[in-house]
Amino acid sequence: MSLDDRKLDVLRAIVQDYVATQEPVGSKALVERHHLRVSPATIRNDMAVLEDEGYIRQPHTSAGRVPTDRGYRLFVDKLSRIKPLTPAERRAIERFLVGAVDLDDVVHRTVRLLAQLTRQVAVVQFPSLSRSSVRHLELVPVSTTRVMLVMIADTGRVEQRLVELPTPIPEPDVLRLRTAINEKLGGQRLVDTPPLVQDLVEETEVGLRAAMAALATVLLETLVERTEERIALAGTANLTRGGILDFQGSLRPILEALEEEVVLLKLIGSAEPDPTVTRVLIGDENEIEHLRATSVISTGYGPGSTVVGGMGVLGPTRMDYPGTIATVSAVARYVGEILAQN
Amino acid sequence: MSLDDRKLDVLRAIVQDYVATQEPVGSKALVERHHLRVSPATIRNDMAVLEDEGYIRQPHTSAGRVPTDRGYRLFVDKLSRIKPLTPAERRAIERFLVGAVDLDDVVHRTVRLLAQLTRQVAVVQFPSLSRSSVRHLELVPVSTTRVMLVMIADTGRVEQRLVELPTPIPEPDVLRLRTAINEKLGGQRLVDTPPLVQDLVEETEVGLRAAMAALATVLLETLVERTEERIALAGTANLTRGGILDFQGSLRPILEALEEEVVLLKLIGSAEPDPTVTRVLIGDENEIEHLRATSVISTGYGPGSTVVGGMGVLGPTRMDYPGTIATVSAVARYVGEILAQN
DNA sequence: GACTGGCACTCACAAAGACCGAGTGCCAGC
DNA sequence: GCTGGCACTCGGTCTTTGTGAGTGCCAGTC
Repeated sequence: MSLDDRKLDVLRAIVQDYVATQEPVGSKALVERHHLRVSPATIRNDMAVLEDEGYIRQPHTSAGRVPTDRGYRLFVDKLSRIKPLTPAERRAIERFLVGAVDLDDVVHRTVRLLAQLTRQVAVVQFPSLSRSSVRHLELVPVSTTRVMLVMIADTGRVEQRLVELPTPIPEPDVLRLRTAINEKLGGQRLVDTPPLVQDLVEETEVGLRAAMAALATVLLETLVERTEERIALAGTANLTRGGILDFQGSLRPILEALEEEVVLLKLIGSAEPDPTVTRVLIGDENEIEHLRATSVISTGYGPGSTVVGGMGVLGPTRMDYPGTIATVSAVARYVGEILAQN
Repeated sequence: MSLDDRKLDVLRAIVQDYVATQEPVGSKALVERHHLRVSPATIRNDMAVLEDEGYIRQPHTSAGRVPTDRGYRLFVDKLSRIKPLTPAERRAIERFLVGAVDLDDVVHRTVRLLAQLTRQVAVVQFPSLSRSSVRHLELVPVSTTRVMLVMIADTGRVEQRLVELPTPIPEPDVLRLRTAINEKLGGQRLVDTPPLVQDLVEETEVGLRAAMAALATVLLETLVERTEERIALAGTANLTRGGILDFQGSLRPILEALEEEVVLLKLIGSAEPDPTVTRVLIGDENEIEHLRATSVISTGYGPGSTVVGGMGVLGPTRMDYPGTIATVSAVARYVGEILAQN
């Protein structure tokens, strides 16, 4: 049985009312608040159908209806239009993000901004090393057998590692190594570097090859293995809004999950190459068991059309999807512009 | 009226029982569980006195007694002995902290360890720049008018900033600037650098002085103003243990306070020069209004007898003070040893 | 004077019952 | 296909009652 237009209207109205009031919504209240031009009895029939189809359910007999995860999904996919941001929100975004002094600052400001605007928990992944490219590599001699390797990515992120050299190397040679490395790797995307690093060792003059090999090992670690994705989090206090009614009783598992970086990365960092797409995961669509009572809205961001990281918000399934989606998308776009300006 | 020994015993017993059971403790239960060799009626008299003196109170008539903040304070100061760690705990600490690859890793492991051992919220301040000294300063040319300034502190912490130069500077000159800066500032404690930076500009040859001035500005920001103390946090999920009974109802203000770095720094980072001292703030002794229902146990840490940062835990006033104090002290000591090994 | 046993009293909490009303499903009629 | 009417359900709220842990006080004992 397919749903006719009025039934869809009813579902939309139920979702909107429930999100707004956080209370099961009944047929009478629906006709009153939305100008559906039929009687409550008719709505009741429609509701019965929607319930059969699994879009809504009754917490108990003699209560109103509540959307199911499936209902929210239909709502998000078909029944809602992305809410344009208010001018006030736009201004808030701009005001918040201008004046960031460096990359870390941008990320911290962004995560707070997101939490504040959406009134949910916000998560922002620091620009991932693996998706950015090398701006510069620097070798800083610390002693005759130790060199500090500093890598600067085009996103502004900096990584440093200490390298033990097998034999002492005079400073001029260190400079030559540096030049060789920069010529080979400068401007390359990190994902593409491993074979180049390999070449690098082979092309090095014999006398310095051992040293270059040592550097290469660390380089590979830094560039690839140690992806070490950092994450910023804000707005956990928003979990307590609306009592503990959301989240079926306990905040515990959610707070625990939020402390696991791996979990967060899975949520917002998954491979989505297109930064203009905003993903929505509703309730049990979520793969992390303890977050089955939450919805996640996430997107990628980065300068131009590339993606260097993810960001998103997490909240109860009962959330304002159109508004939140709009906010997340807009913030991601602004941050992308800021990154592009460097 | 001064308290005789038995009254102190009674207070100690009340604190212990209440911490263990989280329920108001009555006179009868008290005589049964502790071998006080008197009758419940006697204990009741003692309790009445303790209540008059403000060490305990009754949630309501016909309920047992609960320690007040003042009662906990007396308990901590006079009535408890620091619990020695169990061998299992010692082993846990060692196992957790060996294998840390760099400074960030040490801090992250530490904060998790603390949260896990104490079952409270743990906070660790990253080694503060202002209390450490300069190991090396590096200038990396990014373009002809932009230089990346990288500072490496002796704690292993790295800070970087992008500097706009007023005029293009050829690379060899950048190297000379670098040398000059390093000679002047290398090995200096950060607190001592500001006057040196001043000298630096004056001693620079005229042609480069404008560039050096630009660098100096950023240097000062980096070294001093932007102390930007980073903080690691873990174990927020522990706030939900024991229901919401602790924290008089709402986690909200606590979660909010925990997101304010400034607040956290005030809590654990305050000026305590002696790393062997562990501070205990109980309930309303706390200066942050929203944390009046919590206790904070904190200490400084650092290599040897210097302090480069603070760490601590935060929990309900109803907490195991002797055990928690012991754990925090021990962890801080171990971390200090690890830092000293570099 | 310090401790104790006894006793009347208080009061939060739990269980049981009564009530209310929003909301439902169904059906006959338009 | 929609509507008004109606009997029914049942969670939530409010009241009542009972229970028991715990208290304060007092007279008596060591």
